[in-house]
Amino acid sequence: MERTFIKDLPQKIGETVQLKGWLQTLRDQKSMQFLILRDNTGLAQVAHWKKGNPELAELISGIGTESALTLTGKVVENEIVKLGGIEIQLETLTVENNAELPLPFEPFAETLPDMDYRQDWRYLDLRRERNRLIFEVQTTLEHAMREYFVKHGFIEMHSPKIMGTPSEGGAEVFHIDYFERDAFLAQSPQFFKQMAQAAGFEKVFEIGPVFRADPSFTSRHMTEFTGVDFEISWIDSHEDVMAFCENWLAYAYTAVKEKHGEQIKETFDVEIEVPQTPFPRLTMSEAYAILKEMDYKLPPEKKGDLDPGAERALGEYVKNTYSNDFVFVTDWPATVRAFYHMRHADQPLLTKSFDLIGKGLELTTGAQREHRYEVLKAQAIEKGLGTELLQGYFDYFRYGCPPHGGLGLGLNRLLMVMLNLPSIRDAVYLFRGPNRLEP
RNA sequence: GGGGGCGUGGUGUAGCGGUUUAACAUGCGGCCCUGUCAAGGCCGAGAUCGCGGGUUCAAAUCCCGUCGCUCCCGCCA
Repeated sequence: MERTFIKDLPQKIGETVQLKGWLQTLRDQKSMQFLILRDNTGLAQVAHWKKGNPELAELISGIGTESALTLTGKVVENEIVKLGGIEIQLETLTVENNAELPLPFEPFAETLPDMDYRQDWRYLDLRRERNRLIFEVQTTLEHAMREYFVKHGFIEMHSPKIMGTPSEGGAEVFHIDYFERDAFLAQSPQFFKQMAQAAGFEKVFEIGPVFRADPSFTSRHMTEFTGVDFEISWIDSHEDVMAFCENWLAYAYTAVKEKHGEQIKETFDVEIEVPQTPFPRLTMSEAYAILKEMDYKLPPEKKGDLDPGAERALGEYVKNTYSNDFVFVTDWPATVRAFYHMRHADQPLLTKSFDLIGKGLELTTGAQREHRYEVLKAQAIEKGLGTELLQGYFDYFRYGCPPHGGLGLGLNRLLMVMLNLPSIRDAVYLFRGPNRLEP
């Protein structure tokens, strides 16, 4: 018999159907048993008259909530039933996998254990519709992003995550044993996507894992997360990168709104709004002027930079002023940016770079890259980086590398912002942090 | 790496110096119940109050240390 989904039961009145799902609740009474079955499309009541099949009744009495069941029964209309006025008169039942009792926690209880404990039993936590929705949204979001890239002639790349030298020379890389030598986990595909520019690919993107050995204990950091990176050639400035970015995000938001807008509203009480393009742009100096006006005081050591509080303040400002959740902050001082960010020809202390802030959270860093061999090398030296380790990277710029730029975006952070999730642990299938390697 | 908060039955909480043989909810077990539906009723099991030390006549309750979790800052996406 073919499987019927619970949402389709109203079309099956009078028929015998097969349902597959989990036991949400068992109400075991003297003469009747009621099983509430859950599949990914809804809940249905299954009724069993004990005297009609005492053996089956005994079997049912022994199954635990959350067990995986296959059952068959006749679909009947019954006004008394509060669950849609429909019930299944049970005929056969197979316990595919019984759930031991008691459960580590009840996924559908009103009060839930804290996040850390739920991580231990993540698969139970993920049975909640709310959590499945997050990953359905992620699927749509990622698919739309990829679709937009492909429509615009991008090549999708999969760069190595194991590297012989740290990708950006930073300290926060993971070391791993690699046969007789040391290796590192990629902090970003930055150098590889730039190599693709030298290769003449012109437009590339990559969606893949990135690793950061930061001992960060916040609601928005992970040691492994999904990075969405792209890089494009023959640009005139970082403006070209921002322009692509905002249209790309608006496209992705549109796809999510169309497919999940209603359910997101119901579940998270969040109205998905496709952001207005172009996004507001603030230069760093404009941002500082606004912060001053808002009376937000940056710590003195943050000179030329923004701290998370300043990002939240700017997020609030653009929401109030432009009704936009997004804002590009541009033209950051070279002192706080990576050596490979290109600087303005007429203002050598400022980079042609930007951050994208969404609802006050840093989502993206991007820039036009420095593609001139000598300038790039000089900037690395100026930052005090060892040029020997970077020589392989510098070599990308020796034989005809076009001007280019791009960005990296945290997919999980975008999900967080999109759905107003309180923690990045909600926006990732399995969290990886300084103290979390399981499951 | 720095700072704050929290750690009580399986889970979520209450209690915050003596009236606590540690309470409540939920879950679990048993019994009862003309079809329940956030089911209901009765009974029961389950906690040396994270761990170690100290103060005190008396500590879940105060102090110190330690571990764990969590949030903020740093770092970033």
